[in-house]
Amino acid sequence: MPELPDVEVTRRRLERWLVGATITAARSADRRVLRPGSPRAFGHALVGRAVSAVERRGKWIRVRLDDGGRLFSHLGMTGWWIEAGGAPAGAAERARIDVTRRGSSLSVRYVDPRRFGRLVVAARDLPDWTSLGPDPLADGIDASVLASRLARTRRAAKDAVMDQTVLAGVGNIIATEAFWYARIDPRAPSADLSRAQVGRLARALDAEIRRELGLREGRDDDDWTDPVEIYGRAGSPCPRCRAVVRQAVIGGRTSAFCPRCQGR
DNA sequence: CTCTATGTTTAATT
DNA sequence: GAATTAAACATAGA
Repeated sequence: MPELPDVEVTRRRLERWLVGATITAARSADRRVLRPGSPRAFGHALVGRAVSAVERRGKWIRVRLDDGGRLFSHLGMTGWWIEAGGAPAGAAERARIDVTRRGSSLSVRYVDPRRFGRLVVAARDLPDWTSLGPDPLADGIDASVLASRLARTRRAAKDAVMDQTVLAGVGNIIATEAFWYARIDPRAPSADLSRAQVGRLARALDAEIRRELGLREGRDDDDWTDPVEIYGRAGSPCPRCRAVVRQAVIGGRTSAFCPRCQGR
């Protein structure tokens, strides 16, 4: 469930469920997801605490507690949060947080089949959080800032854009789509992008993030597969110029691009 | 059976 | 050092 729009929707749900509530139980037996951490430390840090805020930066969520402690949640590839009443645990449930607020109680569950996600309790911010680049929603995507960051490396431009310390929250779908909208070859060395290209890229990234977020707003399901133009469409015609969409592995990630209109 | 996957980290190689 | 590449993680689905 990963890219920024999904994480933002998840943040809003957690905020609705948790802020102002007091944690009555917190359990996880999953040492893979609690990394670093332990079942004992997880419960100890959370039980009895009230939740003061649920924040997001890039793909990370930070739950703030009334004693200054924090719970960090990264959804990895297949993580999501649900409110499950008192239902029994499903097969992929990795953690459970029960809360009470003004006499009513909720049971919030972290579900993650592949367990690439993480839950970390800490008294201070994690390096993973503090090292994140600008957040596209909170900070906006400043083309000048992005240009200066992209100018520092000759890695493929798409790889650089997906670097969470360059810009926080952009994943493979958003990056693939944005390079197509901006008509830029995702394999081009990052430092070779012109100022005009970075400007188009910044606008395309912003538009794609807001488009996907908009599709999820006004909906309250867990369907997060949105219509895309070329992601996963190698071999079919480019929706813009009808050339056959190609595929390449960039920074270890499968990427689709149009060889005709994503030139130079 | 094989191949792929919205993410990140780590080891190996150049 | 930097940069690139492959493998690894764990599971489900086509």
